[in-house]
Amino acid sequence: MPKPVHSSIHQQIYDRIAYLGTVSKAELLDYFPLTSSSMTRILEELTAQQLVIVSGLGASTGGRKPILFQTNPGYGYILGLDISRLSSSLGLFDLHLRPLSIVRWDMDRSLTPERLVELVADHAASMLKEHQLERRQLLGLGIGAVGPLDSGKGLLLQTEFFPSEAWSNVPICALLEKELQIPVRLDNGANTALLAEHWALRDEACTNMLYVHAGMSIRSAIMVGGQLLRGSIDTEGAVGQLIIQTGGPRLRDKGNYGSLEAYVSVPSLEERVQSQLKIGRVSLLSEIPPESVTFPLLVHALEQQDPLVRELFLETASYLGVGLANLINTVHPETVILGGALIGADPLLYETAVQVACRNIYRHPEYNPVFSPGILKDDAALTGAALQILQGWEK
Amino acid sequence: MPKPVHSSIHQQIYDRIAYLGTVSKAELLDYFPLTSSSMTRILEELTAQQLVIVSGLGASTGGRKPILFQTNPGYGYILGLDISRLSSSLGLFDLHLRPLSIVRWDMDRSLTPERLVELVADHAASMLKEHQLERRQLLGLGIGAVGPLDSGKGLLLQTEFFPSEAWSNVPICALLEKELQIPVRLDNGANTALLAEHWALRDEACTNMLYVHAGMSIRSAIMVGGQLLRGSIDTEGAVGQLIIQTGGPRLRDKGNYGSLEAYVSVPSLEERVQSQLKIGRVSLLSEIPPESVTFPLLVHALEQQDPLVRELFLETASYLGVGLANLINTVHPETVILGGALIGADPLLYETAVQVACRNIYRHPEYNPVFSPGILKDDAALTGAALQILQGWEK
DNA sequence: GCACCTTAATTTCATTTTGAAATAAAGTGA
DNA sequence: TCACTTTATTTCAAAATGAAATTAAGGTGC
Repeated sequence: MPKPVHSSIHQQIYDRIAYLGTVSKAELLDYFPLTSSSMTRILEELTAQQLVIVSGLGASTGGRKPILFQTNPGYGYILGLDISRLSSSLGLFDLHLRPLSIVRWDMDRSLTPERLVELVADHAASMLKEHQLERRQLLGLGIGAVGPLDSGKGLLLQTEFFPSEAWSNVPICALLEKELQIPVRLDNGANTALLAEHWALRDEACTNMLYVHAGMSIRSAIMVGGQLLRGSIDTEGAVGQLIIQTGGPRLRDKGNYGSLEAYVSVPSLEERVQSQLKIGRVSLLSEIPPESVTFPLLVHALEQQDPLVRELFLETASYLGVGLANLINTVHPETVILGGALIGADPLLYETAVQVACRNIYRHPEYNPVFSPGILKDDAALTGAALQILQGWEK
Repeated sequence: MPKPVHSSIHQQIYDRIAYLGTVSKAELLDYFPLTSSSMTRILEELTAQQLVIVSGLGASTGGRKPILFQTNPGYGYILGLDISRLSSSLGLFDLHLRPLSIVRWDMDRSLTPERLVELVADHAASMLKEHQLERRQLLGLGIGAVGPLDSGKGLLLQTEFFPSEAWSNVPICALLEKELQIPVRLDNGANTALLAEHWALRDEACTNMLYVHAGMSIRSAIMVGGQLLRGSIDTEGAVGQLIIQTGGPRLRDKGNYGSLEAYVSVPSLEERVQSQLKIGRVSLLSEIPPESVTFPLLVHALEQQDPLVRELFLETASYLGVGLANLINTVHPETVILGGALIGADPLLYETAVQVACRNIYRHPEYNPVFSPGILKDDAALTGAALQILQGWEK
């Protein structure tokens, strides 16, 4: 029994309107134990503050037309920051979470945290200028970053992707708060992506979701009962350590034996293709020195219908399906969002992963999860980063 | 974003007092956004209703001694019912969840649901009589049952353990409500056991828990953020379908290939011992026809230090450790409760499972889960069954 | 066009709930 | 004893709430 968190009824109603998009007073009453007189008063207050605006009249269902409310998209603005390995991006969003501007840049190995903060500040400043907004209209900055990290303390822990002293235990929230003078929140990119996809889905019935992104590594996030599953540590990367083949190989002599990432990740795929080439398997890539065979070449070979590459891509997708089945059998989500370069290269890969997953799901007459590649695709993590602020800011 | 559930502040405060056991007004104020004047009023009301009683004065920490409150254990009584395969039990509890009486009986294959209801009613009546309680003092009956089931609808779905028409889609809640005229709630036994262990632990810091019971089958339950993880279906049995050996064997030609239950369950262990005996492995059991080798004999052989049996028991424990690691890497619980006949037969089994699990946990400097065999042991599911009522009943 | 039904929104007002601040109670420690 | 701490209670004005009546604005059938 954790300490309960209390947010004011105004806050809750605002959040509900934001989630529903456009909603009538009567509809809102379904969600709160209030009388219509109280709801009238609260909506008057929210409207007076300009937090909420009237957006017109809805269709009649046999009586008076309902007045429709929505949150005021221009009440304030939010920055979203997606920190990834190869590239990062910053987006400026209104309160309907529509992007006004998005800028991406490569993550150079020589980039220091201080330089990143400057970069963000510069981009933020020009975005504000572009849209003729003032700094005080910014409500906050949300970050979705590659782990490991400590979202509570706002720290990026030492990461294998920026393997330097400079990137060890970076208090990224504090740095950006100091620079921008606005609240900053941090979470891992898988969580923010899931959050955003859930938001974009706008499906009341979907409160349990699974998000899996298979690329350089496997990242995943889980939503249970409408809340992100947060164990006692940040969990984004742990999914790669799930064992799907007891006693199997490990990836680059690290991690668990027979782990998911040893079968489903870009480096693993590269390694497996290379070793097949070394033992003389025929392929379009046979001309190339095995050690030069990298992922972009593999994608190209796949497009050329190379049988060896195709076989190993499909094998990867199958193993991903096994991992998915395990996660699904643990949390039983209504919706599973699947993305990443490893299965994005060809529709068949996505289908294979889904098929294998489905084949191994615990049979239950009333259980039929929906698989989807997501709505927001590459902008999911960025949008979700901003969403953290929308949901957390004190209204 | 699920529909929020609203419970009155009185209810919440009662539940908090119940969980904390003994608590001062000042301490309670930490948990609720109330002023002390409001707390005074609410506690007065709860005390006037006899729901809460004053239990004395606490120690001074430099000032006035706090008045300590606790819930009134005699305000009402609760029945807990644990429906399992081999035996079931009924317990009568006070509101401190102390058992006044517990009765167990074997689950005969010929038992019908109707007969079970009668049995429960009879036992309940004699328990009430024994403690000179009246029927109206009963607040409800909570059930923890073997799955699959539908806790929302109060149904026991068709189960492999009672494989008859009579046990298909039994509306157990409705039947017992009609018979006993009190509210009845249903959940799977793993969930109720976890709930009870969490309650018994009384550790504020432990809001993420994993419960795994390895016996005839594997059952598990997960708590996240202080709430039971409930996917879109009841999940107790699905853990057995987790794949730990892609392409591995299945159990009795059913379920997933390489599933956890194919490696970690009584039938699987029996099968593996039998097949080793058939190929001539030496063992104390070599005298016995392989097909007659059943679990009780195995436990006996283990106690006799039989090498073959010992080896296969340990192998089973290792595989369990792999399954545990997968679950732990998914939810990162602070506490892992481990039980069941498969690892209860010898302390070494428990230790092996824990060791293998620990070896495969995602490394994180701040993560160190605690493993425990639980506090309540065999009474966990029963106690948790009653706990459902304690937490759910309208105060 | 007009009665009549439905749904939605507002108003009114007595009641309940709440928070802020002052006060009292009961202890510790020097 | 006195100063200080922690806990508990009281008081009262302000805020929030619910119930019920009322108003608004649309449908539908004749």
